[in-house]
This record gives sequence, C-alpha cells and structure tokens, in this order.
Amino acid sequence: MKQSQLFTKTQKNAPKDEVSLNAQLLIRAGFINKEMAGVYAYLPLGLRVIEKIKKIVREEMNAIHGQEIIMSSLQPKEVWQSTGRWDDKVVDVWFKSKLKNETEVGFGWSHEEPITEMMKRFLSSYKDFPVYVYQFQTKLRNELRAKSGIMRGREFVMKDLYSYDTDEKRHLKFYNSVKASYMNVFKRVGLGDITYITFAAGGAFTKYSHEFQTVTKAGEDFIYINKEKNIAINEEVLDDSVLKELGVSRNELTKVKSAEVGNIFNFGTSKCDDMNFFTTNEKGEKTSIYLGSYGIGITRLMGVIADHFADEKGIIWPESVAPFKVHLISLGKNEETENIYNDLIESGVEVLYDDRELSAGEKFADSDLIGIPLRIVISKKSLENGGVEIKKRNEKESRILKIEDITKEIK
RNA sequence: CGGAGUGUCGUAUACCGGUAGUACGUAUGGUUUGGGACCAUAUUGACUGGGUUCGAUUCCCAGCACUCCGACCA
Repeated sequence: MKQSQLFTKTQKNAPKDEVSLNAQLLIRAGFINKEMAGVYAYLPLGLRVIEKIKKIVREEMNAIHGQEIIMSSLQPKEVWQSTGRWDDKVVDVWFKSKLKNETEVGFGWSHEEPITEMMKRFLSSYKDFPVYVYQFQTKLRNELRAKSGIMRGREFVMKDLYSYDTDEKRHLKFYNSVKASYMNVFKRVGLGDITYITFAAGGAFTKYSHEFQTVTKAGEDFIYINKEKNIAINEEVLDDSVLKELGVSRNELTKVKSAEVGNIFNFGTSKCDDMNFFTTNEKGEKTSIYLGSYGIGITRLMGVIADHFADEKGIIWPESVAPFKVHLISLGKNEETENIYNDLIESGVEVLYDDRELSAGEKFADSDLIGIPLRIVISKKSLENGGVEIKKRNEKESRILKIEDITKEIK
C-alpha cells in the first residue's frame, strides 16, 4: 500500500486524556480512533493487526478441530433466564434494549448461553460429540468504568471457544489441549516468554480456572510467579492451601502486574444441566454434557503487544502481527523505488510504501512510530553506496543491500 | 456504583471579569531534502444550559463528556 493513499495520519502528541501507553501509541500512529470512553474504531493499520492476530488464533483453533461460527449480537432474554444471568444484579454489564413490540433483548456480553441453546438443536446423540465451536465476536459490556485504552473497553473483540462432550476424560483432555493451543498463540504473537498459565478463581464445578496472564505493567491484575517451576497464581486465590496443593512456598514467588489475555473454564456438566441440555448415551439413557469455555481477548491482546513492544519512538511490532512486513521509504525522487515496490508486491510481500514528498526526518519518525519490523530506505545516497539500506525496527544500524537481492533477502 | 479532577482551534498548551495568544497540523507559494528543516500568507477554538455582573471563556449552579483512584471484571 502506498502511504500517500492511507487516509490516517500520525500525530506528535497523544490526546491528554489518553493515559495508557497502548492507546497513546496506537492513536498517534493512526491504528485506532477513540469514539467514546472504552469504545474504539479500528483503522486500516489497526485492522491489519487485528486480522493478523485472528489468523494466528484461527489456525490454532482449527488445529484442535474447532469449527468457526458467528453468533448474533442481539440475544433473547429467555436463554439467559434459564441460568439466572438475565438479572442485572447477577450480571452487571448488560446492555439491554427493546424491540418495537416491547420484547426485551440483550446485547451479547458473552455467548455461552445462546450458543449452548443453539447446540440443543443439533446435538442429540452421544455420536454427535465432541463438538468444538468458536467465533470472533464483538462483545458489548456496560462496564462501570472503562480504562486502560483498548485493554478494557465497553466494546471489544473476543475469540470464544466452547467444547461440548459426553465423555469426561475426553473433555479434560481437550481442556488441556486448549492450554497448549493458547500458549502457541501467545508464543506466535511474541508474548510466550512473559505469559503464564495462572491458577485463578474457579466456577461452580471446579476449584480453579486457568487464566493466561501476560506480565506487563499495563495490566490490571497481580499474580505470583515462579519462573523456574513455571507456576503462576492469581492474587485472588493465593492462600496456604493453594500453596500446599501446588507445592510452592510463598517466598519462592514473585508478585508481578499482569494482563489477562486469555481464560479457560471447565463448567463440568453444570451449565448444560441448568439449561436442560442432555443427550442420549449408548444405552439410550439420558446423559449429561460437559462444557468448557475458552476466551482470548483479541483487541486486548493487541493492546498488550503494543504496550510491551515499544520504545520511546513508537511501536515495534513482532513480525507475526505487524500491519506490514516492510516499510519502504524513498527519500527524494528516484526511479528505483516504484520498481522495487512492484517487485515486492509481486512476490507477495506486504509492504507499506512511503511515497510522500516529505523530509527524511518526518518519514523516519513516522516509520518508527508505526513500527513495521523491516525498513528499507532508498535514496540518492543509498544508491551511490550500491543499493538500498535495510534495517530492522529494533536495530540501530542499517546495512546496504543490492537491489537485486531484496526479494531474496526478505522472502 | 463511591471518591477526586478536567473541559480553550484537529492536537498540545498560555493568558484573562473587558480585543483569546503560541506551537504542531491544515491550505497556498517559495527555499530545502538523511532524523519531525525554513520563510511568507491564510485557516480553525472557550462543552451545553442557567445564574451573578454594565460586561462571563474566566465566578457560581446544573447537565453532559472525559480522566484518575477504589469497587467490579462468568
């Protein structure tokens, strides 16, 4: 893409009411636009990052046999009443409205109940199980207080996966395979080293749930970690019995701030039982269904990445989620750049080409702010030196590369 | 939801009970062209409503919006 055609612009200053680093950088660089408190639009650059993250998550979900769907944002009240979660006193983040005929509807803050209700129609025999379904959905939550930029909004994109099974062992096996799958996701987006599977408060059925907590100062949670033993415990469940169970002592743990980027829940059979969702076993008897629920906050993950991979000049996207692979910058007019741009496009490289007639300083500053991992500069000077200058965003020094070697080097 | 604070061009800021400045941006022209370059000209603003006052952007009240701390976050 040519940068002259990109409608967004960078800005030097962040809005003063935007305190969190992720939102400051993402707004300055033109990835997102704040619509209101806790509500952000995703602009061309931001959307590319979102889609990159989704692609990784989608690949991992498909690898564990997830089937992708999209549920609705408007939800009927009855389906939530069956589990007692329509009540505002039980769930305090509801947005609700009415149809013209006064029928009450809710805006989806979660999809466990609707998706389970839908599954009743399709899953009627033990032979139909297990089933794993997932979606990328915009969740709407009436948070009392939005904060931390895109880390905790009223509208955000989440990947949610649900597993239905009649066999407990197989259910638990899948639960564990999701753990591994999620860690793959966090590794692939560059956060593997600082993301921990964390013991957290459980539901009605299990003692613990597992959260995926990324160690970052931008987080909202506190966890206690032991890197050697690869143990992490959410502050909210830390007590002597937990320590004993996990075989660690308090002085082996370090308290750190973290952001919850994923969360997996084992509901056992309780949720489906509550919703009167049963199936038939081999003997023709009514049998219960195990449910697991697994979430990754896609937009929050983007915020965590932007926050974590940044320096004083801007963002440093990991290649796997960067909006483009190459930032091609021409200084002054020359005939080579257009050709190189076309060559890169032809060989399938995602490239942002800064074809604007601006000073070098401005182009470099924009490039650093936007944070594309690889920068290629073409100028009179570089051509005299034998080609183009190539530099990674996280490196200080550039090196000269012959023009004919560019596509080979990048591929 | 409890507490605190802030609302001035698109963004960041200054001053002020009596004409609202500056920087960046934007537009036009010119000079530049390896780290946000320079010159000239132009452009754009007091959240909304009420009160006090001869006069309010400034003081007071209400509303709205935003931010922060806490609570909350299956």
